[in-house]
Amino acid sequence: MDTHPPWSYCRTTLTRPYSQCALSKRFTSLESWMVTLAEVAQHAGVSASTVSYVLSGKRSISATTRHRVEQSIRELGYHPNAGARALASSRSNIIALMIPLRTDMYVPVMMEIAIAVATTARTHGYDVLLLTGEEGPDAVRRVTGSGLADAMILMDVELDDERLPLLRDTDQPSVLIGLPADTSGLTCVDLDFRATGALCVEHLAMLGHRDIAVIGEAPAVYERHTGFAERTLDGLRSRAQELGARLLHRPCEGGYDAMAVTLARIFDERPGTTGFVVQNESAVEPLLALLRQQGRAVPEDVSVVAICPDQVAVQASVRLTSVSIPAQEMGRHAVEHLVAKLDGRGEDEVVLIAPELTVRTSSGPAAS
Amino acid sequence: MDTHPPWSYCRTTLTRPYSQCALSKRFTSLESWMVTLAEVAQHAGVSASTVSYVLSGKRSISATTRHRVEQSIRELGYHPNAGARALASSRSNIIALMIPLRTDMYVPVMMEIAIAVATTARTHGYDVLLLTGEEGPDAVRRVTGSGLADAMILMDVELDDERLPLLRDTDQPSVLIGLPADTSGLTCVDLDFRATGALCVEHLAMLGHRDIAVIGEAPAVYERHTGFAERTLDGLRSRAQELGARLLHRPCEGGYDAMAVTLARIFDERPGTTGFVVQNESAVEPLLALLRQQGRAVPEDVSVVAICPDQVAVQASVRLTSVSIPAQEMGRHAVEHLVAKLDGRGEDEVVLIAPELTVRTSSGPAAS
DNA sequence: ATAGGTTGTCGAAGCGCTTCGACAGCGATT
DNA sequence: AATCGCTGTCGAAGCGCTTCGACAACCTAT
Repeated sequence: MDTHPPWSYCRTTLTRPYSQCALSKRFTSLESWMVTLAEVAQHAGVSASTVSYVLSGKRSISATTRHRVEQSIRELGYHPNAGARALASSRSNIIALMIPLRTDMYVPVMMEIAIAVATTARTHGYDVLLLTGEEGPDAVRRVTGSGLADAMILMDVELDDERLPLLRDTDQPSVLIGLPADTSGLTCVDLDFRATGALCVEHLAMLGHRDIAVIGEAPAVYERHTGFAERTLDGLRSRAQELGARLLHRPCEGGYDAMAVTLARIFDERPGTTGFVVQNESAVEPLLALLRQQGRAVPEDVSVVAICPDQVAVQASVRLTSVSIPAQEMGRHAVEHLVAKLDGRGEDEVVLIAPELTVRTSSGPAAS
Repeated sequence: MDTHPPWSYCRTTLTRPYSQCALSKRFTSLESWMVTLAEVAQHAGVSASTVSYVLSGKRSISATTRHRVEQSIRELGYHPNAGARALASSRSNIIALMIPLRTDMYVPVMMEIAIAVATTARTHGYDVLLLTGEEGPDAVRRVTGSGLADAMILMDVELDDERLPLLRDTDQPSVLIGLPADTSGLTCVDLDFRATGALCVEHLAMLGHRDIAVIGEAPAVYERHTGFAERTLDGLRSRAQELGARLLHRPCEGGYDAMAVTLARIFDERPGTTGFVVQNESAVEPLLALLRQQGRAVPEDVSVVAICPDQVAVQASVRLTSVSIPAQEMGRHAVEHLVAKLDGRGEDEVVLIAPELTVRTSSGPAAS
């Protein structure tokens, strides 16, 4: 052990009454050495505020000074301390992302959104805090109350979500991915599921299909009043009516066994069914397998349209005609809206992304 | 507009030279009112430090005082300011989680790990910061340098990962999910993929299968030197040799078309193949469909063992015999190790979770 | 009664940063 | 030559919290 008095370790001549012990602590403790603004300032021979202004660009700084400071920052490997910055500026530069706990649906989509949110946030200088739905409304309180995050993004919003009043109350910007019943005072981003439903029916109807079955999400999803499922159904039904097609909607858990039961019931009730719309990813492959097994060829005998990420549509055993879920776009849009709001731009708005149907090889003209 | 002088808005009698304008600002700005420690202290009639000690429990406080303070906290809806706390204590109470950018493998597993990490972290009072691999090693520097997080968890670690030297250098605790080539000075958690491979072969060999085909991950995964793929293969091969089984390993992109090609080649080369080990989730269902299509019954003619999450194994068109990937356990373990380290307990260690094989209906005795 | 040890509370300093007002220095304007 | 406005820089205060040392008040052994 070293017996030098602690102050002999001082690297700087700054007067820091407390920090002499702090300094010596740094060499023995587990904390790695942190370079501070003041040290950069000293190294560059300027004041701390100057360094701060170089960093933030909030005041003009001469080119020479700026370069000197930047040089020092690089040499010392300086990184501003996040806590101090947050305290002084009351901005954490963090966006909270609240994802649902359950993994019963849309896992790849959620992941894609999360990744899009994280990468987009970084390009704007923000980090992302991951919250699970578990805490419920308390998480909203905690985050807004503690200044942990500057803004939040909520996924898997239910029609009458209990977190909404809190969001309306706070002045912290937020974006919902999904569409609640009452959107007043809120910003939402979602696929236009109503138009999606309409588009699917339209595609099948135009191909001459009159009896169309809809394989929906698991019953739990409808019970939970997740808006998108109901809106899709709404779009499907109204367009079907307009076009004179008969629609049969059946929720389905997904998986092979559940799909088998559901499919049997469908053909039982409507033997002439030739068109399928599938909204549940985990029912897609089982459906195709079962149809094949029953000797119904896709797309010769029956047509299938899926609502799913492109990756699923392409990797399936039949390349699926599908409306894709624009996960990346939603994530990116949500972040960009928040950043705009944090910069004082941007208004509350509801953005419904127009669906796009890609025709692949799972749909074709109805046999006549 | 109100014309009262700003100080008439003062809710408290604290002497806060600056805060009079701060106070008036609060009523006009977008920031929602934030309750501070000092206000709680005043409301409870104690000093700020007392409130702090009530919160942290680091000094004994009389029951009466504690209750009074807790009451005030509740009444005022106080939440400690995260930035201030981080600054003063040099602890952010945040754990960084670095997830891979690519979505070419294991998406559900990653999601499950992320959720397990987030919920476990919360039970220990930590929040989770989501980083994507995009930034690469810089993210490590940024996070450790800025004190944004107290610790980090890295997923998708490659055998010779460029982030590792940085982790060894820093004194910030970290856990890898995955196993690099050199684990010295690091803590890692992973499924014992070597044992997993061995277990799969063993199961098939015991059932009498002599010709076993392995449907591996996409070629890119092997090229990237992700440890788990190679370790699995290693386990498969050595156990196969011990038990005198013939092994044929073929990487596979996943999806129906790629699987069809791969399968054709396998039967071409080893027509007598009766056992399959599948490591690529997105190849599972295509494989089953193709086998069915070729008139090979599972498990009567061929047996299939998968390495995948239980959910996939159960939802497949045949209930799959499988070794499950303990995503939750890994996530939970990683967090708990970090928390232990942050509390001054805990050592570097490599934890390999023992694989468990669940027999379902996709495997049975080889036809003789 | 006194010394010694607890226990519970307070005051003050400081964490590293941002930001405001002050002002020196300078060229441009009268 | 005196004045005005810039531009670039600095000093100081404060963000809300933690933590350390100080110290009353009490309790126990002498």
